[in-house]
Amino acid sequence: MPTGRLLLLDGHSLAYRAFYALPVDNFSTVSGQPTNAVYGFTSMLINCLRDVDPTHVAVAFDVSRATFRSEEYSGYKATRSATPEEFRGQVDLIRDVLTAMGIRYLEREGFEADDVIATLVTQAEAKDMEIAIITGDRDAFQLVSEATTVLYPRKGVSDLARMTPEAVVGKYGLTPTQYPDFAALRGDPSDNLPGIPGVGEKTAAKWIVEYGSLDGIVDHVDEIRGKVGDALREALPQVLINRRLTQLVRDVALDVDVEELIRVAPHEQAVHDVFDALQFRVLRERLLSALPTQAMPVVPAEHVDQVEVAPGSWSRWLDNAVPPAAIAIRGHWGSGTGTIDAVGISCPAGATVSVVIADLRVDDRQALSAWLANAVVAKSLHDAKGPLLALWAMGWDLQGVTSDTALESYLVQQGHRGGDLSDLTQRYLGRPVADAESGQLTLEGETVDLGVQAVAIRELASVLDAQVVAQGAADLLRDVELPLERVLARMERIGIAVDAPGLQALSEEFGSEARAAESEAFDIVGRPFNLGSPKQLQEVLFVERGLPKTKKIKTGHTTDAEALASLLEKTADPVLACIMRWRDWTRLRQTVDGLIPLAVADGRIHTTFQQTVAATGRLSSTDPNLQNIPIRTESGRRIRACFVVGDGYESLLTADYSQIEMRIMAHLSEDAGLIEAFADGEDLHTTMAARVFGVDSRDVDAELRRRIKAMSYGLAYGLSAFGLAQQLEIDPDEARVMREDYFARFGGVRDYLKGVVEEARVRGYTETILGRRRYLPDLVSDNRQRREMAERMALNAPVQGSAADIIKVAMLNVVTGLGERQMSSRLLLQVHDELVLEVAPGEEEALRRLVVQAMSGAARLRVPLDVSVGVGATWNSAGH
DNA sequence: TTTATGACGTA
DNA sequence: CGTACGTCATAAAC
Repeated sequence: MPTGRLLLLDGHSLAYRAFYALPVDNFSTVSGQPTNAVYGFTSMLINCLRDVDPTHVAVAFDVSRATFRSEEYSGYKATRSATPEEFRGQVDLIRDVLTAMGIRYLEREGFEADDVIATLVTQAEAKDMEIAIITGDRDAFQLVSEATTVLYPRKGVSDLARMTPEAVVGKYGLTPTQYPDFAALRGDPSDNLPGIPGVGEKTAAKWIVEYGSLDGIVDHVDEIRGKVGDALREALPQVLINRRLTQLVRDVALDVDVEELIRVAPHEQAVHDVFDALQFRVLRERLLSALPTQAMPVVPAEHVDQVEVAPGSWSRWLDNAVPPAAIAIRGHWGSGTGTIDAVGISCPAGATVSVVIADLRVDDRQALSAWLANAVVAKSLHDAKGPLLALWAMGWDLQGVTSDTALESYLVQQGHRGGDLSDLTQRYLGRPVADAESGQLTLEGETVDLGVQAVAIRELASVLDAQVVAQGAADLLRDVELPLERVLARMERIGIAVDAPGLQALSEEFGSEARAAESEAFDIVGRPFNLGSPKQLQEVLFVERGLPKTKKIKTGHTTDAEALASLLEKTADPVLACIMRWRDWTRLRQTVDGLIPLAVADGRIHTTFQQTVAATGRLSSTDPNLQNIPIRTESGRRIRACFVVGDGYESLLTADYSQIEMRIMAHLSEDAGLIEAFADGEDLHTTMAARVFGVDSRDVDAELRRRIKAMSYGLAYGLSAFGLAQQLEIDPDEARVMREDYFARFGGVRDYLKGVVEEARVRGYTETILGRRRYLPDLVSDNRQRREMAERMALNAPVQGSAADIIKVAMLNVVTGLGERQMSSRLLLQVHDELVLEVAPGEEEALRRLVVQAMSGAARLRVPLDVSVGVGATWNSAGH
């Protein structure tokens, strides 16, 4: 009974076959990207998955022309013509397809795909697996055995010859092990290996049958008579070189074990995204209709054998635990405090334990605590920030987190929001977290199963690690997101001090203002009604008072601020002003009232930063959202003034990037004019207005500046001429002219914006400067509204996302700098382009320098990154 | 009790 | 018919 079926494909060889078998004219996207090789390869892959129904699958690629073979014999593959232009990009697209399908692909510098395959075959045979290899390279015939079959494309992409040992004997009269000897004698024109003049396949096979092997021939080389004998003796050195080159390497150092190539369910959304981008309609149908009918879930529910660790033995067990260890933690955390109740640990070898912390002996606790804090032990967790906070609250630490499955799934699929562990397990492993029986823990009368969770995390991490690497996001994960998680935890734990009595006073003041506005409104209308109900408001405004109808919405007519303002202008109805005032005051009071109860514990507010939510890569802030504290109005700033410096610190410092998005636009578009405008040092919008309208910057008035500013920022969001007209309250024609003037002056920006959408349409995603992707399948939607929406997202995502990348790096720079200088000042908040810090006594000057350097040095763009800094006792006074 | 919608604060 | 978020209140659906 075989222990599994492994399917291996030679990526390059099959892609080449497909490329020449399918006419490129029939296979390309509307934008002209050729897809014939991708199509043919994918088609073969789907057929093989269906026919072979493997438990494990992988694709091997060649890395480059330079291998140990070309080292040994400079002529190796030397006559092969240059890769055709149309083929080049398609290999990357194939990788995208594989990633979406959850299939791993492997490659190794210095070796060919066949060597990688030979290595995996060797591993798999040792584990009693059945193996099927799909390749267009006949050298693989040497791998054929009772366990291993080669499927060799005869012609086109659908007709595969099934090469078993019998089939090899039938075709060549030779055993698979004799094949390399045969190939050496015959030579291989496609690899530029010369054969022997006058010796073809027939003679070569005859000799091998006669003498058993090439060695046998060498031993009896003098016995071979005639012209061919002379030719053989003449060519023998070359034949021996051929023999060495034909031999596949069966022990390439790979960073995966064959066990890890387990087949997973295709990532459905990703398949849609990629196939949409490639415009593969039929194939998608074939994939989605054929595969789920297979025995899914294909990751078998692993039987979890939980180990019992005897009291006093934890230290030994943990020392022997093979990294990376997956850790599941149950506990609670929040508002600067927390604790953990139980831990599950699962290691690659399969050893899994789980334990209730309270049941541990003191020495075992210490062993566990030391192991968790040991940075050398690589660990995988799901959403480590929470556990980290809980551990810190207990005086423990957690170091060495090299995989966080929540962060990884966020990076791999920016498309949809990062799910919880059970979502991810279902999505990537095709099974629920807990469908295996295992030792369970009882905690507060409830059974929890951290062992199976740890197993799920371990398997998920293996799959997601590979996908992150495949997407080129490994650096982003390792150097930015993972270390940032720790920084965010620290910021959450510290919190920001508030003036609670001040907030209380504001609440009362804002409340009485709101009540005043409310009763005034009731007097005017002549009866009480709920001002907070858009429905009742519509009744009052449009029915009772007969005001003109505003813009239509689902539930009738809008009563938003803009509509009320325009109604006020048109009708001067006094109730409108009351409603607007009531809205403003209640809004402010709600904001304040939301903050008050959160500051009771320690006089500080501890937000939660979400690292896996925003589609562009930004952070977000919840419970409370400290990224939308008012700033525009005077009353709003009074709320800001209630965020204050804490005890033991000197002041708050805020530092923000000026016009970071426009700077990124300048960098990405490489528009010379825009870059120059930044280098100028003068006010950006004034400079740009002067350039667009061809006047001196002294003649740019406030209105002109406002228009250009709106234009510039609108561009970063995909603003239309219509929208611009509306925003600036000007004629659409005038807006169109302005847009044209703007683009005439900043042509690089226009070209960039056009290019970014086109590229996203072909590839299916946009990318930031650090390689963060956002998938936008709707770019090829038939629905115009959806498509245009996706286009605007595509315009904005690289700009907003790159800004997010940069400030994340800046935060890490700041924290590192503080540590290096042994400073006590600390980072408290991030508000997209602004950082808020608490200044320790005597550190203000040093901190200013550090923060400016850390932020402006966070990226090397074609324009400088300007940072402005303010210091004050409150967030408001520090803000300018 | 949960879900959708409208409105509105920030970058 | 400009992007990205989170929160609150109401009203409808359960």
